[in-house]
Amino acid sequence: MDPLSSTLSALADPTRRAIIARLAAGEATVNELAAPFDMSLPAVSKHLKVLERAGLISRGRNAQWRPCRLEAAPLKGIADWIERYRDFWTHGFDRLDSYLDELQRNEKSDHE
Amino acid sequence: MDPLSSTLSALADPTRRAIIARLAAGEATVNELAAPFDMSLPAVSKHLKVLERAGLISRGRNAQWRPCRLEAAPLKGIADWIERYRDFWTHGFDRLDSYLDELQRNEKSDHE
DNA sequence: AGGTTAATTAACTTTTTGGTTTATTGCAGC
DNA sequence: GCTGCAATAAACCAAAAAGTTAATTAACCT
Repeated sequence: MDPLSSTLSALADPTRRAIIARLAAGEATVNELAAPFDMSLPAVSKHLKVLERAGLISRGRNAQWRPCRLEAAPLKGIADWIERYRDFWTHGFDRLDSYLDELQRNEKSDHE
Repeated sequence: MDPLSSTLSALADPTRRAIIARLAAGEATVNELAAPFDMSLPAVSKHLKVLERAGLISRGRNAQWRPCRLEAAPLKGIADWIERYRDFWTHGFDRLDSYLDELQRNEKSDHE
């Protein structure tokens, strides 16, 4: 799966977004991350694996704990992607202008 | 499903993102949207339904055609959501600062 | 060594997703 | 009123997602 798709699908789950929000406040262990949820520990462990495979978190090892840390790059990837569409909600999407902008934009970037 | 989750999961598919990119250039019919893909028409029709249910597109009726139009609100929803994490990739994520910022932020907004 | 805690793995279930093919609806134009 | 084209609906299938419980690994502690 392409990076943007895996980032977006990782973030499409509210549990995982809550984990991300928690990690924005600093590192945390698996049990700490699992505490707020009415869900088994293996379920949270799986969510973490999804986030890790998407590159959104990384994990260290400290004795028997695996502290999780938020990683910036994939979030930036999404921010960059969505930036292309900012015109739509700022200038009340004049379609002809957008079309011309888009043509220009496509000359030097991908179409993802 | 909450709005942010359905928006993100709708966008987690490269075919659907390509459709969005195409619609940024202006309205298009289902057949026009389907043309670039090596995929049956019903498959594209389903993708459009996913986008529509997420509010990312709306559809008019013009004789036998259903022109699709890009809608701004859900995209803005994502941009707003991700904005909270901008500190992570701009100022090289000093974790203590982020933590304090986050605490402030949580006092007046949700946790999604 | 034995027990406890942190976390993952395994095996399994259910639901959702993304695609197919075939059939159906709705409109246009001769 | 047929024929043809745009689009959706129906029925089906395979694979992936999200959860469960039970078992396992790994590290610490006394």
